[in-house]
Amino acid sequence: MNKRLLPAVQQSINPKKPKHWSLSLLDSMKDPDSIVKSTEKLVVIRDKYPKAKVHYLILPHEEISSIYKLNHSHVKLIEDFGQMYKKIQEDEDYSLKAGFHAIPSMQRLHMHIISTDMISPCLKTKIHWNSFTTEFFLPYDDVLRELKENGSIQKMTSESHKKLMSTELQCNQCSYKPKNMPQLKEHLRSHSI
DNA sequence: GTTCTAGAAC
DNA sequence: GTTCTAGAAC
Repeated sequence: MNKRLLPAVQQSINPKKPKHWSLSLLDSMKDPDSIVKSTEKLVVIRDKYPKAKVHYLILPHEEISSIYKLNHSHVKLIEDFGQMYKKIQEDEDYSLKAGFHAIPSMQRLHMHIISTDMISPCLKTKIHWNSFTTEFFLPYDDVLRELKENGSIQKMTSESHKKLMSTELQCNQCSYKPKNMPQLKEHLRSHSI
């Protein structure tokens, strides 16, 4: 069996299959199974690989690829993100935080709404952890403030990115410093009892 | 972003 | 020998 033939076969069966993984949020935005809430300007979807008990994404219908494409004209849109975040929190029992990844992997601007327990089988790597628990995670309020003050978001350097991703593991709820990911995940369970 | 897996770490 | 991490993916 020639495995090189398989992608072509899959493509012909499903022509709408995205060309690249980084575009897959665009499909999720249209998938009724993923959509939690939808308004004229925004869509809320469940993250396909949640990193906590609650993990949603808020995205605009407008074709904005990332926070680095934002300008002063988008202040109202980002304020709408905040209103939606507020509504979601009102409906949830878990305490949620909202923010953007400094260097996102997926196209289409998206804000993470994630509970602080960080208990999920999809949370596997140090990069996952540091993406939500270090300064790589840009809190909603900070992004809105920067956009209002500067009319744009300052790009994080790749040096800062590298440094933050290699930050030693540190519990987000206490001073515990686990040796590895399995130890961290075991520890997190003790906070949720 | 995930999956897979070689080889480092234990 | 097993667990765990980190880099390639054509």
